[in-house]
Amino acid sequence: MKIGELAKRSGLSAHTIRYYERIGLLPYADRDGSSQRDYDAAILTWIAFLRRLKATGMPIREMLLYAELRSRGAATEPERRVLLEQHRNRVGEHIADLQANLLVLDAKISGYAGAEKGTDHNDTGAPNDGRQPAGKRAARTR
Amino acid sequence: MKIGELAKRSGLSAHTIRYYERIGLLPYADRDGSSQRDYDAAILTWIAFLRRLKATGMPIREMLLYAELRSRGAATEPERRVLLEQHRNRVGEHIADLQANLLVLDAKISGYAGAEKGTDHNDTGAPNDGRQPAGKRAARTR
DNA sequence: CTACGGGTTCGAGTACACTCTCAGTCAAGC
DNA sequence: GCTTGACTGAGAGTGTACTCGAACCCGTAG
Repeated sequence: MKIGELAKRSGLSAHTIRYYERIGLLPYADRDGSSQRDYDAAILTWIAFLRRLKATGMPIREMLLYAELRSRGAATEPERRVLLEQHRNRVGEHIADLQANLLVLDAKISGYAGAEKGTDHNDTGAPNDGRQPAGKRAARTR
Repeated sequence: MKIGELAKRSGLSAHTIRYYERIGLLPYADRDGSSQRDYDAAILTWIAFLRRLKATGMPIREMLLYAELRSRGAATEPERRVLLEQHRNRVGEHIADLQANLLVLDAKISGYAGAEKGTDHNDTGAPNDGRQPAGKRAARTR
């Protein structure tokens, strides 16, 4: 399979695949006669796993570490397990955090809720926090 | 309250506070005699809210939009509610996503689980996906 | 033969959200 | 009077993860 095909099947762009290979996240791919990358379908499993790590917020640095351990064979499995466990715990905390914030957001939305036309009957966190007009807006968010 | 104090109390750095003011996320602060920012404690509520939006992954662009609506008064409440609801839904999806990925991670960790010394008895998703040595590492992750 | 639709490398550019440096001002304390 | 520490605005720099452009090569269909 060539890079375009892999791009389609993996959901990464060809650009990104080359980039991942460059930094070592993907193994250096075999090249065919005209030095074009030729992939085995097995790589899809690894990419899918990388995507999962990424989706859960693992920085590339850590993925690289994992990839390197993996390339060093079965002896590194305990280390890999530790890495994944730490990551899992961080993700768990992050989820808890999001859920807590979501609750507050929901409370605030409820504050706006009945107010189809600005009734603004508030009690606790009130949608209208902070106040004070925002004053001069300063252009450049960059 | 001066900027240093606000920084301590809000958890933002003074740099970040000035930056937020520059881009319009924080209202233009009143200056004292020597043109130093002088804050009212009320701003803390707004900052706390911003931090919540940020913690849930809202881009600054959208926070700016919200801030602008808020500065335009009660008439924009329906719009603000819509904005928050959309955001809440995105966050909900994101959480669901994370949880799904977490399950897969856990499954993979279980694969490593018994293997305190590389027993590697696998069945389904197997921790050892993909295989193939990672080949030449190419330095620059930048 | 020539256009085309891929592929190749390398380096530069982008987006986001800060974060820091610089050169200078200012009030309070010794 | 002078040091100290906090403040000022403007702009440059940082880290992360891509994303794109330029210039080129290569095999096949018309």
